[in-house]
Amino acid sequence: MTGSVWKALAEDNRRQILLLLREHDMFPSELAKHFDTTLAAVSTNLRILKDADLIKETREGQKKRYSINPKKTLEIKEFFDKMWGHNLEGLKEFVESKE
Amino acid sequence: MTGSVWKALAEDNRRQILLLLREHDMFPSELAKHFDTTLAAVSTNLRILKDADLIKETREGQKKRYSINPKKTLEIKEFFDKMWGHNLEGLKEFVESKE
DNA sequence: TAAATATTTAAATAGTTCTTTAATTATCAT
DNA sequence: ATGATAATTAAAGAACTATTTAAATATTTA
Repeated sequence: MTGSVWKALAEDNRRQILLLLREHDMFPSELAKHFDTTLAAVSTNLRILKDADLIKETREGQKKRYSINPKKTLEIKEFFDKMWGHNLEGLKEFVESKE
Repeated sequence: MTGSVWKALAEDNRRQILLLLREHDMFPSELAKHFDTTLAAVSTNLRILKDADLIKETREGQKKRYSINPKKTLEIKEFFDKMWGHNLEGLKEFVESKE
């Protein structure tokens, strides 16, 4: 059931969906306006993101509201840490530039 | 020429190669021992990682030494920041625990 | 219950990716 | 140059992905 986070992130439109949902929750029909594809294609991508636990859905009347799932970032974060977490100079710099 | 970093990271064996190379540089034949595939398959994955600028190669006699490219992490880092960079608490904590 | 709206799922297809074996290129040592 | 070693590339096929149109499901409203 739980799909690969990495495969989910590997596609441009899906990463774009995530960035859009980070701005604010949206319905599929609303999201579809931002893309040059069909609603059906967006719906499929939403399913893939949901299977990877990157987003959540909640029914709201006849609509379905999609939102970022703030939890399940773990797998990608873990790889990121293992891979590049050591390079503390740059990371520390980045963190501090935000403070 | 430059392939997608995300597609490159989307495959298990390739992420494994990156983690192995992070330990220390390796030759293709050496890497292949860690996998249940052919040398040709490893070689293809190395090309994909190189096209994504995630690794570097340097010839060393008849062999080719592969190593992590510490630079080009930018694209994935940028997305990571945009998407989850807000959660600075955890990131900062991690950085400081290493100091 | 029937019509309207919102979204998902199915079927089909085109395109991409991964893996394998076999052939090829490159370097080194004699 | 020849033979040996190291690695890449080519060709072929299987497996997977993404997109589309059309049909199906779920919910609301009349």
